[in-house]
Amino acid sequence: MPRSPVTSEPQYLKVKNHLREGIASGHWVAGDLLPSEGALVGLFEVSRMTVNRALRELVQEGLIERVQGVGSFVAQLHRISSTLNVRDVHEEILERGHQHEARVQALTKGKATPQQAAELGLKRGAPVFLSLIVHLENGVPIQVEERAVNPACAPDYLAQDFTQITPTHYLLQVAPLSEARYMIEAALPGEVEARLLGISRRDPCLVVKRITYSRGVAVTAVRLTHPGGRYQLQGSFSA
Amino acid sequence: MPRSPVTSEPQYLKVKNHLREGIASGHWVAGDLLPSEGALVGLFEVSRMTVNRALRELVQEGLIERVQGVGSFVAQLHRISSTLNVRDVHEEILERGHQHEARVQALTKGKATPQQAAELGLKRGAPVFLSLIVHLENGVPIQVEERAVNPACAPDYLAQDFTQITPTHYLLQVAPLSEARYMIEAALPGEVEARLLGISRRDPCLVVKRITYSRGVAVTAVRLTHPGGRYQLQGSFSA
DNA sequence: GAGTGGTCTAGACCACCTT
DNA sequence: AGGTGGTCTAGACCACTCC
Repeated sequence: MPRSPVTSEPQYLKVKNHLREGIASGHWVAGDLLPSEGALVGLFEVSRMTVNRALRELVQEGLIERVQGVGSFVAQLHRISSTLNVRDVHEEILERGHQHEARVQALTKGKATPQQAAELGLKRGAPVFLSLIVHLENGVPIQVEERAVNPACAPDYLAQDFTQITPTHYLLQVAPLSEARYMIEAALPGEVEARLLGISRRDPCLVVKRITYSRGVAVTAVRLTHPGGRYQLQGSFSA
Repeated sequence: MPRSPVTSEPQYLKVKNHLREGIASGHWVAGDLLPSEGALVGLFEVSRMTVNRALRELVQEGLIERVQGVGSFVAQLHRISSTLNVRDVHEEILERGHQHEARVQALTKGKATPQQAAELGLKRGAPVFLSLIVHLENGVPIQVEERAVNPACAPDYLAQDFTQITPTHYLLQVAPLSEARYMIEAALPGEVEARLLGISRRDPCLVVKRITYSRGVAVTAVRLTHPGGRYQLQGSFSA
């Protein structure tokens, strides 16, 4: 049988939306058994591959779970999981239509502290590149970036002009990102951070720590300190 | 032609991994044109649908971008985007193998403040249900949960025993989650939060604000205050 | 017109779970 | 054995972009 015209909504989306609406409306609730692929094939008069694609995508979106030999079920929605973007400050500020300025406070070679060594998988005291940069949005400091870089991954790090390109951007060019771990916490700023941000040491800060890897090797460990009053992480989730 | 045995790795994964490795190793860098579907069909001797699935999943994972009529390209990896789970405290604590206790400090009907009204899409002064609960992990307070609930969505909210079931859990049962917005910031605790957490008003806190929707209607707005030293959000990303 | 991706079919074999 | 999902094929038509 020839398929229906393509000008309209794709068939797999019709199947997806049918299930999505049924779940959003409470027609099926968490744990319920959904119609089988075969049943949906009959209902929508499409091929099994089409139904299968719809269901696979719903799994990917976390809305349903499937068990081979058993069936498809509405997923437990107890977690609100959402994509959080930890972006390059430069892009983020430009996107808000504001001016970005970076002040390089330090850019040197140093010896890895025990913590830096552990984070980067180096030996204690091994050489590391260190940078300390303040990022300003329309002239107001919003982020202190303290970074340790594995010299093996970016030998020319110290020769870059980080008023023109952010370390994040540069490192992504040099070492393709394969993995990242991050941690978000609230903390008081150290003396240095407070001075660079122009805030009191009693003002709370949002601190993001991040270690990024390329081809299984730790490239850089960074600590981003933001004044609590001037920076928020935001996100949304939609089923 | 019959396809090769299924016992081994699926064919679409072979294609995916081939491209993934090429990108991770720097063989292709951001912006590069990847082989066309047809070329990959020839290279792996599989059908086009199989290659297509591999490529679609790589798009979904943010590793590549595709343009109809033009080709497939390595995506710009400037953002580190990751799934951040904002979980039910109860589950989270149990998963760590610890004891969870909830102390209900208040559970009442009140009038919406202007902010609550705006968040829940109600009129100022409209009735709302309010709850104030402290969550403890092994006896140590780690979260103050201040919540406003739209009575239309959960008429029996005030009759629940929130020492036995968390509001998050209860509300998800009553009103299927369809959307959520959240915001994460660092702030100092108010007098109430500091007292309930047993910390000083000068100790920084990680504050998560979240509004959740069901079928397009705002169900609840919550403010979760965590002592900075005792709570972190964590995540990881992998290409 | 040639090449690309977007979607779809009508079958197929397999692995898995339940009975 | 019968139903379920997991994967795969060898075609097909379409929309889009580039030359």
